[in-house]
Amino acid sequence: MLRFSRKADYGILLVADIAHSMDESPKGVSAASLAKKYSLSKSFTANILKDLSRGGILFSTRGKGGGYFLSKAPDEISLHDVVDVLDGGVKMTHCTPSGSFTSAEHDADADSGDCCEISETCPVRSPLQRVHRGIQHYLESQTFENFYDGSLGKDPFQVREALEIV
Amino acid sequence: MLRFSRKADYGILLVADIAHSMDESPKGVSAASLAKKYSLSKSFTANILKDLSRGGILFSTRGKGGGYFLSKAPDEISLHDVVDVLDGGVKMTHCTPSGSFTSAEHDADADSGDCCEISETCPVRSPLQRVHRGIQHYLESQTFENFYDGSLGKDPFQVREALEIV
DNA sequence: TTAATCCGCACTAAATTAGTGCCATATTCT
DNA sequence: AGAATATGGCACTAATTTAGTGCGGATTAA
Ligand code: SF4
Ligand code: SF4
Repeated sequence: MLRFSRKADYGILLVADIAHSMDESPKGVSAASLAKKYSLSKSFTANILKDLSRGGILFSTRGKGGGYFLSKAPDEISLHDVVDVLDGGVKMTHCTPSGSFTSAEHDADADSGDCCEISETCPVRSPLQRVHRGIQHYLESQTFENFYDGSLGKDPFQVREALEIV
Repeated sequence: MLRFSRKADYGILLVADIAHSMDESPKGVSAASLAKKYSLSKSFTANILKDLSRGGILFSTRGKGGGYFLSKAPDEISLHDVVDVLDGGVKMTHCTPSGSFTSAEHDADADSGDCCEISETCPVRSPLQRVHRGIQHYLESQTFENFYDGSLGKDPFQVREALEIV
């Protein structure tokens, strides 16, 4: 099934929330408060935030009153960045060379790129690379500017109806 | 890591090959010949083809001289169709309702759609649904018309250079 | 009848994802 | 100084998914 991992999914949620919070007040957001707000396990939440921090998407301050902040403007952070850090990047085919810079950790398969033995003669390799780039660019185009749906939490039915989610 | 499974990846290759073969002669293509042509395991290849057949993308004839055919014109079959059958579809988030029709088999989680407890109040749900639809539509737009790179196998270097794959 | 070919299912192994926990370190407040 | 609040790093286990194999049965053409 083609999907974001939960880590990436929640990571997007957390980044979006922090972006939204910083919009209202320039205070850091703690892992504990986010976990509580979204009913997530504290350790899982903390892990995701730590990864995002190591990946350069967030930065943090410790101690009382500390927490996480965006390290760039919301429109400078894309879904691709988050997926890259939390999910090991986008590599639609198995012969896709390690793109962009794909933060360490997941780079165990950095063996020159092609893991598929038939890549030299594969007749769909280049069409699929085009598809790979299409998806990658699409995710890069989706930034955290206006990614937080502030209208939710007010009147779920009305909102969902307006968005045609039914 | 966001990627096609090997099954989907090879499935795309196989469908593309069959589309290309039917273009040249209207004969069926056997699992054995495809496995040999691409140095794949016969049983794995056969399994993928069987799934594609059950999923309505291919149809088959048995017995000597039999094999697989496309069941629609190449431009009527999209990558999304293949991914749907072989990979259980595209559901970028965990709260994505079962889209299109997502062929049985993988439909174990058909419990009304949302598997994420916070979906009612999630502020990124609808933006992410939009992303989901973006990717889904993109894959639907990629059909098997001209998806077979016939120029490969002739002069790998020249071809790859032309396609800017380096 | 024999050989080619798909069909359906059941099974195992490997890899990835998901999730937890502990202790160290930094910062702030009293 | 000491307590309370936070993140940082690491190591670990469990659950799920992907990957891949195998066999006996049905169908068809020569
Ligand atoms: S070479 Fe062809 S089959 Fe192998 S991974 Fe690349 S695209 Fe897929
Ligand atoms: S509700 Fe929000 S967090 Fe949960 S799966 Fe949907 S988008 Fe992701």
